[in-house]
Amino acid sequence: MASTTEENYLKALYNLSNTQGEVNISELALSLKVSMPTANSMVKSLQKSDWVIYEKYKPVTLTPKGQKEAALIIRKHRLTEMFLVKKMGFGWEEVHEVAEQIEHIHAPKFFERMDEMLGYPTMDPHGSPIPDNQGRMKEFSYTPLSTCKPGQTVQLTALTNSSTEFLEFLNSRKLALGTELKVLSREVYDLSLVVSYANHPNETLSEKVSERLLVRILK
Amino acid sequence: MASTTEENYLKALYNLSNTQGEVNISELALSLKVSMPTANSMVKSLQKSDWVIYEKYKPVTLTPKGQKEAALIIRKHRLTEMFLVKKMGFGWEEVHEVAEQIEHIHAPKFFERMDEMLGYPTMDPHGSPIPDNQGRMKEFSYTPLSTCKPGQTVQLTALTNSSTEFLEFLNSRKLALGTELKVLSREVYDLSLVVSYANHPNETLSEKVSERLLVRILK
DNA sequence: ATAATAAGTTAGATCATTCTAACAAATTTG
DNA sequence: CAAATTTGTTAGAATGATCTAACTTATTAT
Repeated sequence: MASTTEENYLKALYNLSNTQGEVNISELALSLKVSMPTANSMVKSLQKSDWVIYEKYKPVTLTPKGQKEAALIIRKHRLTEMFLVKKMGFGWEEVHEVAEQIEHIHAPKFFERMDEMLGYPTMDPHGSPIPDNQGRMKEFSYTPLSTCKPGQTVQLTALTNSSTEFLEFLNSRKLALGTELKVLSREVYDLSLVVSYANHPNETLSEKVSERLLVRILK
Repeated sequence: MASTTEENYLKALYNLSNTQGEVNISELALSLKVSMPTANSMVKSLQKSDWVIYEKYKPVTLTPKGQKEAALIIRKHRLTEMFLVKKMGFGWEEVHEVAEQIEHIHAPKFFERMDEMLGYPTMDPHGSPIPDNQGRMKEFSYTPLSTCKPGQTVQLTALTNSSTEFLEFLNSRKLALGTELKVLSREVYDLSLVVSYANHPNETLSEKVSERLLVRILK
């Protein structure tokens, strides 16, 4: 069984390889806030337990066993976030830290009950997919709002970043998952977008924001 | 901040000193399933952080700081057990292992929400008191059923032991907290008690069982 | 293509938590 | 009370996870 530390390495490797493709020691070290020698030695030890494939000076790859383990930890994280929001009244900006701890709890029934109580959700509160209990994750291909064209109507479905600050920014603009937006115009100078939705007939979103908002195009 | 390991030592010290009075290194080691040298060195280090008072060859005592910390961990444990039983459909015999892990989560709001959702309970599912958020625990003085006399009517209110096996035994006899029992007779030979309750007009409870059942005397 | 920079590795140390072996103190018992 | 037993301590080692310093390999840029 992986230790909590090992679980964090597996999760980081899983997330980084889904966004960056290959994972270098330096990226891993940066993401886990440890030094490169620490990441290096941990990767060697993960290799001994068949969680990763690794050769000196080469990028790190998760084995199928490592991928499944990582996905199941992410499953626990996302189920927990959903439970905190839907069943315990937390805001979507408050759940990450708690879920980060609860994801390491070893108690299958605890997470099965959460899943059941939530009606087997496929998304977490930030629109990220919840892997199934075999560690399989549906890949959705959402469009970043930043690539949408004026005139399009879209629905906010997920985020590429779920930092507290970003979520609080979205709260302040009353932007929640499910919100329907109409793209009014794009400013050529800074690529900011002007959108309208609900009681916000004219809201400007910077490029930084609009590329972190993933949408489904309605028309 | 205490590590998970340290928290477990504090909890063990708290529980042992409430049942045995003074706590020896050997009792502590036994209770935590570690060797005596391990317990010894940990106690020395707990002393450095002002969690305990300790002198060579003397019993260990929690400082007020240590007592409060321990009580707050026990609070998290018992709130969790109650939450699992009342809000997530667990049986009282299944909650200990999970709570043992969740008690180490650092997330005040998580436990505050549990407390609120449960209506600020003062007892866990086994009748043990839940310390308040300042670490104060109400001491109840319940009577062991084993000391009751034939003719008395009592209500089962708590247990001195909450092992899975004992809880499953109670389940099998449909003995739950709140059950009203009438003591019919005591067998002088083995000190077993014959009791009646609900649909059980004639149930024999061994001394081992009856001394673990804490009751409130009704008449 | 060589020099500069970035990335990765090795060596060696530290800290927390644990162990066993050996010894010492305290307690119990004949 | 002295011997036997139990309890507690010290010493020394192991493991996991981390670090810094020094060195090596790989990549980038002039």
